[in-house]
Amino acid sequence: MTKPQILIVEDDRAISNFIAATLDTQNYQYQQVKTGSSALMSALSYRPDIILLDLGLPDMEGVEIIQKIRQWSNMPIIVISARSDDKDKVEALDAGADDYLTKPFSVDELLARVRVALRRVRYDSTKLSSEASIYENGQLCIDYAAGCTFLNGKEIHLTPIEYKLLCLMAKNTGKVLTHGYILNEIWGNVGGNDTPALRVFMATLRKKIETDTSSPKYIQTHIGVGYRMLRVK
Amino acid sequence: MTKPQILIVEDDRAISNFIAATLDTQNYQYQQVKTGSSALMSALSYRPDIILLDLGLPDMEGVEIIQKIRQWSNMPIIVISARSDDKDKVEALDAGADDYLTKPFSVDELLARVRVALRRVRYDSTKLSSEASIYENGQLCIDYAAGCTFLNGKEIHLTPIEYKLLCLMAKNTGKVLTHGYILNEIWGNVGGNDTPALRVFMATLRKKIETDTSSPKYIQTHIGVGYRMLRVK
DNA sequence: ACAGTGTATTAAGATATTGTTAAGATACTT
DNA sequence: AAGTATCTTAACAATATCTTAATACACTGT
Repeated sequence: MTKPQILIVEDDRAISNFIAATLDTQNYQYQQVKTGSSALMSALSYRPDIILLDLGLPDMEGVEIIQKIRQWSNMPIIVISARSDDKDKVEALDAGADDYLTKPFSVDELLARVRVALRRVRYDSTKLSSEASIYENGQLCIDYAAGCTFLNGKEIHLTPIEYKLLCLMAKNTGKVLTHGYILNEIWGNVGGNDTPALRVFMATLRKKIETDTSSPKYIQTHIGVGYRMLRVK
Repeated sequence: MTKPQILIVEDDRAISNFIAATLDTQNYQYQQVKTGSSALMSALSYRPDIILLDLGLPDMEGVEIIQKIRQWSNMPIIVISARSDDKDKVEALDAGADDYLTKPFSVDELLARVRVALRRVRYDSTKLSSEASIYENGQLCIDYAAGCTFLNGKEIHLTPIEYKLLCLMAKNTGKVLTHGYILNEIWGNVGGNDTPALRVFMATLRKKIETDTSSPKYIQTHIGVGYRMLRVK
């Protein structure tokens, strides 16, 4: 999976660098800008996954920046501001911000809230049926567009049927899929009731994605019924 | 557009009512619960748009609740907690919470953050409208579509026959079902009069869903006739 | 209190379902 | 055509579930 791209909008050089250093520790990539107008430019050209936005920039009102971006994008915007007044918070959030942190903020909290936003981006991207759709669940990751699967960031090789099976389960995360349904979806079988075959594929698939096949994290079996993909922490 | 549905999870009655009153001013609809287990139940059956979750409930760790819900749903969870420690925040956010407010909180900020979450739900709701058919009775909950059963919000494992039996009783809540009828429905038996077997299954089923098997809340015995599922609480 | 009826519980053996492995068949690539 | 990867099939092992039967319990009426 590609590294998260984050846009830091902050006119105070010290704070900006501090945030940058913090993101460095997580191996995130970022771009730093100091003004509202350059923030809008970068949001457009750099296409970050997240924007960390300081209010109180010299050239533009924070709310204005948020509104401008919201005209064409839903990317997460986390406001970082010295103003702790309710009115400011409400204004920013209602303008379209996703979160609001007041300075001084805790590094850990910032990172946690960044992760929340990233989670959302990842989740959203799976729903836009167009290209670049990615499924992420726990340590497991599927790039539908590229047809690749990753576990713990490392690519794992799946055979065509294994991949189809995994995608089918992934696209129905949380739901129990019956043997019959799965067989239909994968082999297009009409009468063919080849459940044993499904079992061996499930076994080989599990061997590739589960750390402990005897108590699977991802794909759970429902005896007498079928299988279910669970959402994993 | 339908009114937003919000689940308030808070054991302090005063605060719970305060939040409820706040939501009233916005014409939001809500449900109030006081425990972790009822929160899980309501999340399942009430299907709120948002959950407002107090940590520090009497019966369950807040993080545990978040994780359980996240196994099958991405609904926004806003944590409202008295703990302002970084560690608590990070833990909750990483477990899957979307936002974290510390008490005492400002009403305006709460509402603003609720609006943020609602915005997201509205945006998401393009695909997610898969209405599940769900049975709820007291602490018991059946998701027919998924084929899963929950007690106190926690999933419990039922064998195929146990599940069939429970569904049969549930779908006829309030009615007495004779042994013969049940045997027919489950085994399709015509002459087979294997009431002892039914008793065994009823015993194992009760052991799984009743807190006190010697005085069952859910499934009542009618001597000489059969069984009846009662509506609870 | 006693027998008698109906029910609950328990445990062990039988059966069914699922997981695993491996060898042969098929399809693909070079 | 050889070699690799993938699929299919079948046999077996490991579980989970069901059945059965024996025992314990609760209630009823005499």
